[in-house]
Amino acid sequence: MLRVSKLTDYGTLVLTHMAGFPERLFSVADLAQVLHLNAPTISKVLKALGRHELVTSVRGARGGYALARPAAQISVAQIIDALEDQPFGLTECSATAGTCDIEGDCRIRANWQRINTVVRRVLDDVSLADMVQPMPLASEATMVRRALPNRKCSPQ
Amino acid sequence: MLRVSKLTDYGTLVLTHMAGFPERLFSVADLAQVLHLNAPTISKVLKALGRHELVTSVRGARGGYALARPAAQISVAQIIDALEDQPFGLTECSATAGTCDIEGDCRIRANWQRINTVVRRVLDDVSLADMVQPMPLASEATMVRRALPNRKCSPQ
DNA sequence: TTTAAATAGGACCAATATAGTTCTGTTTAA
DNA sequence: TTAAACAGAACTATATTGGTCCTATTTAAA
Repeated sequence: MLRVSKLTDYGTLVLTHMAGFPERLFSVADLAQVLHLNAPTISKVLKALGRHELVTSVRGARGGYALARPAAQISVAQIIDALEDQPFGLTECSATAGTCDIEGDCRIRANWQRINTVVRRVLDDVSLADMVQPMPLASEATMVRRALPNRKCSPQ
Repeated sequence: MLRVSKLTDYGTLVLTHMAGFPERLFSVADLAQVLHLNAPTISKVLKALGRHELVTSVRGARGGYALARPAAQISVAQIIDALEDQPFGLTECSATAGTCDIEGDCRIRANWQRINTVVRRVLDDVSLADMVQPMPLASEATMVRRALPNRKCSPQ
């Protein structure tokens, strides 16, 4: 359905909130209360983000989670990688090899892979810092300019 | 999981095959045999494509399907629109309004919508004609150039 | 006129994937 | 020593999707 999973959605929500207070350590209970989500779900998300080193954790009483690095260095693509369990790709065959018997002479597979690359690149270009505040129009314009060439832009 | 549904995948397969013989009328049975897919599934796909006017159909004996317009005028985004039943969007809240109670003061929703716009634009830019043959490197380069600015490209 | 080939639409079932929960274990501050 | 907190893994329920089937309609050909 061309959707990111709900866990990924929650992940961006949690991380953008944490990005607002980079120093603080957040417990699962804290975040659950503030974000109106169930603690077990948030816990699941943070564990996965921890495994992918997007957050650091402190165990034991008074423990919690914090961003592993500045928000500008965490991309939406990385969040997706951490929270989606299947590898990135718009079609199964373009994400993983050997899933289709006609793969040998399939001409569209390579094209899906190229589409993947471009979409991926878009997602790589959006950082958590971009997600925190309303994206300034300038940066949106940049994204659009990146995706759609301005005709005035020299073809080279 | 950020995947297009299998029906969409089949749809691109079917349409790219049909694009190779723009004049011919294809029956479901024909396509099923050539593409090694089950007829009922192909039928389902073609019916949906017909409803969205990507293919035309001729009923009755000797009937079948044909592309409704040249392959260059059919985009991957249109195929997705025809075959995915949920509206386009990477998150539920960014595709449809009113699905989340904190929508009012949610700051990331608007950003997801902007991401949607860019991804959508990428998919709009790929036509069935592009999918038919191996995308020439030139056009791939264009896609990448569109998504990622060449630094030599004047910022204006 | 009849028959068979073909699409149209919709309902239905089965399989899969996801969301969410729960349990057990480990760590650590108080 | 206790309680707060994370780690990991298993489990269940639900939702979505994939796939099939049935009935109706259309039309060429016999």
